[in-house]
Amino acid sequence: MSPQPSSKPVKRRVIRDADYKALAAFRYALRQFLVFSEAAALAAGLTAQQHQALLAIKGHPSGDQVTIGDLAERLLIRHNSAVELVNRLVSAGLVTKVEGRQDRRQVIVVLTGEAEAILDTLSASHLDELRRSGAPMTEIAALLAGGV
Amino acid sequence: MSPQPSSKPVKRRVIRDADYKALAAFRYALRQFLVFSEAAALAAGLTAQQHQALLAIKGHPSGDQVTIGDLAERLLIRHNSAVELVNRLVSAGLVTKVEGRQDRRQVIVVLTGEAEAILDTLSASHLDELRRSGAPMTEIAALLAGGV
DNA sequence: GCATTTACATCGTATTACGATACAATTCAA
DNA sequence: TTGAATTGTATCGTAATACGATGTAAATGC
Repeated sequence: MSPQPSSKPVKRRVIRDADYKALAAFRYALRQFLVFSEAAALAAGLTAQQHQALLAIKGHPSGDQVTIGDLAERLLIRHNSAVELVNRLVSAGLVTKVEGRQDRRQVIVVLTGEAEAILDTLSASHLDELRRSGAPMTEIAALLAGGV
Repeated sequence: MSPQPSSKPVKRRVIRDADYKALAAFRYALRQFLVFSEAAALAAGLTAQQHQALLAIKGHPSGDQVTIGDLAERLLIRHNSAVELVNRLVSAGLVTKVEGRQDRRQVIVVLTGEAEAILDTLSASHLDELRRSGAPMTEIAALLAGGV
């Protein structure tokens, strides 16, 4: 009679109106952040993808020596997309390609001074933005993840 | 002489390696969520945008009566993009357009039964996903927003 | 009632990630 | 060591889609 038998991990859960609203609000917060980020990047003369590529390189867990493959993995795009993205970055003077030392097939992507400078500025504004209005996103996500 | 004079809200903050890593990790978590979401949508026969449009309609703050303009606002896209998106949804049998009652210029976007069903399934899997692996994103965002 | 504004529609364009394919360097095995 | 398999990057045509510019109809304001 109970509407929710607890025999095994219930896959089918009831989605209530509040759930839809929370999910929608979360998406809205996400989009707001992404729009802010894209606008900041464009104002700095970069596309959103270019900015994120620079950040992925600079902030790569393995410290340095980021290859095209590493970048693709970190941005969750295909290898060939990363190649194209990096080529655009090279054209923009934001990175240089360096032949790998141990493995000559690899291409290490290195930030130029200009890229470092721009990324520094963008990172500052992003930290500000997250401090200023990152709360809603975080809260909603936490709420959703918490499972109320 | 102090490197950080505190005369007024300091715009220029020092970005450390840990900051870049945290920002990059946050982006990575975001992208992971978006990739999960897109895959789930595609598996359900929708594009990511279509899914998010349905959610934006269903979870709109104003309850019901969501117009094309409302949708654009909520998805942070232009009106004309919303028109095109809705047309694609109509073609897919996921929504119907209804002429506004008070204002005959307006077009109310209404979910079909099929859309409701798909959205229900997708919302369940998204809630699961957020519960399962929403933590990293939330934690990093909170950390960044917290200002360490 | 007419100008202005608002809401939606249409169309051509540009960006970009992708699949398919290719090629060079490395690794592995016999 | 040679050749097959694998790995890392590159190239190219394609498709999807958001956008700006522009247009049209309904509503609003004076």
